[in-house]
Amino acid sequence: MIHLKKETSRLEDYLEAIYRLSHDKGYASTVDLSDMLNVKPPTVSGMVGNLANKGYLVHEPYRGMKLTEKGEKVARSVISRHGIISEFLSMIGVEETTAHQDTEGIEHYIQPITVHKIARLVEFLRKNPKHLKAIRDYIER
Amino acid sequence: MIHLKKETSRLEDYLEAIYRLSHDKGYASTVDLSDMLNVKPPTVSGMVGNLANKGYLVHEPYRGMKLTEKGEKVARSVISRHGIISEFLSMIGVEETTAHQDTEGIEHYIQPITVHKIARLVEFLRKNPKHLKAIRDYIER
DNA sequence: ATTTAAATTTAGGTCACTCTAACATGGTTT
DNA sequence: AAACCATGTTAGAGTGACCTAAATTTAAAT
Repeated sequence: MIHLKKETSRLEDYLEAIYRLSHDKGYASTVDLSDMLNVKPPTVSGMVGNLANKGYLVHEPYRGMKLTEKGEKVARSVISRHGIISEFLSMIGVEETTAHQDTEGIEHYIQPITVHKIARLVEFLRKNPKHLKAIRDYIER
Repeated sequence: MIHLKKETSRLEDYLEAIYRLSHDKGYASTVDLSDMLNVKPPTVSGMVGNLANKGYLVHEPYRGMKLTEKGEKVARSVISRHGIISEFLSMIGVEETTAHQDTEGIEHYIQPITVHKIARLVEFLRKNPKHLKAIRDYIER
């Protein structure tokens, strides 16, 4: 039985961070990642090596790293999930920083089909502000 | 700085399973837990010892185990979260087994305040079937 | 061109959770 | 009562993700 290697949630976190940093400031340094993910630099070195082995990025030690197509694809998927969940939580009135933490926590554990349903829900509520208002009023009452 | 020991998500899983088994069939055996949590019996032994050390249950080797007040409290909280998330996913049309898996995945990573908002949302939709129907129609369209 | 400082990697260790193999216990059967 | 078998535990090892301390490499400053 074929078994596709699934990236762990932690590796997804690294890919997401690398993607964001690369797009925001052109590159991702070890220290940047260390700060963003709240781990020490040696941990980043290790994980980056790991991701490189698995083909998610190329890494020239002391020089820099770059996501491969494969890595970018995973990162984009994680970021998309992130945005959807985050917007949903915001809609139901979860405060910014809480929403942020919870999104980080759960974004790796929801299957695509579920994300899709939540995306549709969010879409519906965006298009139907009256429904959204009714919901929000009830929640906050 | 005081730092309250937080149980890991895995320990929460064990507490939840023990609680359910105890209530469903009067007791929780090592093998029951092993089956329910998809781990081998020795792993259960270890974790149960761990939970006992931390005061979540009392364990008489070869005889049985029983949650303490502390353990019951955590278990009830996890189970409550579980029910809320599960009902929410079901409402937005996530199919049974998917919902089940996703719930297990995320239930440990959502803060109480967020759970509360979702609970209110679920409550609202239960009380307002027309809203629920509008949402479901849109999602499934 | 050296020295210094910052960034990065290597080396070695810890912790939580898992496994297999081997052993212990206690209820059931003859 | 002895042997048997299911259940449970101990021993020992492995993995992923983390850490600190000690190199190493690169870039900057004198």
